[in-house]
Amino acid sequence: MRSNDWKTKFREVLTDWYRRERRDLPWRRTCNPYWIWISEVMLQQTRVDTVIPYYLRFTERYPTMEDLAYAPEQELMKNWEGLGYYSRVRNLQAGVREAYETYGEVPADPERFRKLKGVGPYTAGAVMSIAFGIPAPAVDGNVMRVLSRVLLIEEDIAKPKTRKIFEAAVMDLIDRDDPSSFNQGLMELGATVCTPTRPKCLLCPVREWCGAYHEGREESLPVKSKKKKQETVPQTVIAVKSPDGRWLLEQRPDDGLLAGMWQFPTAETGDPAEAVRQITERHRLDLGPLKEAVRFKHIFTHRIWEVEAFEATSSAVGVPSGRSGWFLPEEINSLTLPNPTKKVRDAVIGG
DNA sequence: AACCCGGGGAG
DNA sequence: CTCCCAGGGTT
Repeated sequence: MRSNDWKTKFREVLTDWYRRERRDLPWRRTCNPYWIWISEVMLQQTRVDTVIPYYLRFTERYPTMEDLAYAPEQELMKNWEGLGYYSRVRNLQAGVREAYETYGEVPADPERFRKLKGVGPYTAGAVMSIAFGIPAPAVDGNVMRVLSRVLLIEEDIAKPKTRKIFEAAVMDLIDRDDPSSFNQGLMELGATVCTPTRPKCLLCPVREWCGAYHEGREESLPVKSKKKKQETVPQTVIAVKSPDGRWLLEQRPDDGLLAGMWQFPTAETGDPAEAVRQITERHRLDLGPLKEAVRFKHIFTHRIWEVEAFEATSSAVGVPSGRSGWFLPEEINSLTLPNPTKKVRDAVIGG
């Protein structure tokens, strides 16, 4: 069980385990604070295997803060395309530019770094501890799961204020000689051993000090309330082709869901006839008969799109505006497209 | 505090 | 299907 100085042993065993067993990941081969910052933003709500190719491309394309700070928005979005949460990359660029212009580098100061755009409590703690060895808490979902089990913390981890409890716990436990290995050790443990379901307790280096393991409660922690389920929204897409082989695309509003990204004409209705009315009105078209192209569901965090896509030819080609235009297939690929639009594109044009 | 914002993998 | 994931911004 827990001896009086169990915390000392806990941090020793955890950091030793991490230094020995850690996965070899691209962002663990650098001590460049800016590159580590990029990796932490990409890893927000996104899996390691997904991030790796994006991280490699991004650090090659934007090797210095200056390169990213003044990169063209459209090109930046293109390099983020498919990663999701597109405000992350806009905020990252704003934060990097601010840091570059104010400090000329990533500030090695948690309070200054935390003030930058897109840097929240987690990212601040992660970058400061990993890049500079500053003892700061980096509490993500993994850390809350691991510590809720080790310390038998029963607060609802879905509630915002619960994070502070875990930050205090981390500051009580953290290895001040190696905050980087301590924080990453907690996260690595959560990712590979102390998993949400069926944790591998027999492989766990710290099970000796784990309250949940001793009480056989590892499967019932952490406590997490359910969020309400998403609403379903019908989307009727009409991929409109002109007689000379161009396709009509429209740009989404600059705010909100999939801000600024391009799509085939879309109406929020499950009724094709209503969609035709809205889209012909919006783009001044004269549509031929609809041909069913593809039907699928697209899941967002708080919404589900039920997409039904058709293909049609228009004899009238309307007036292109700043937010819509007629594009050849190869031109479409240079626009920033959300995944649902890519699916429709592949169905009507071919991947 | 509640809500918004993507996408992919596991079971 | 459901749940989860190296979260932050806005209101």
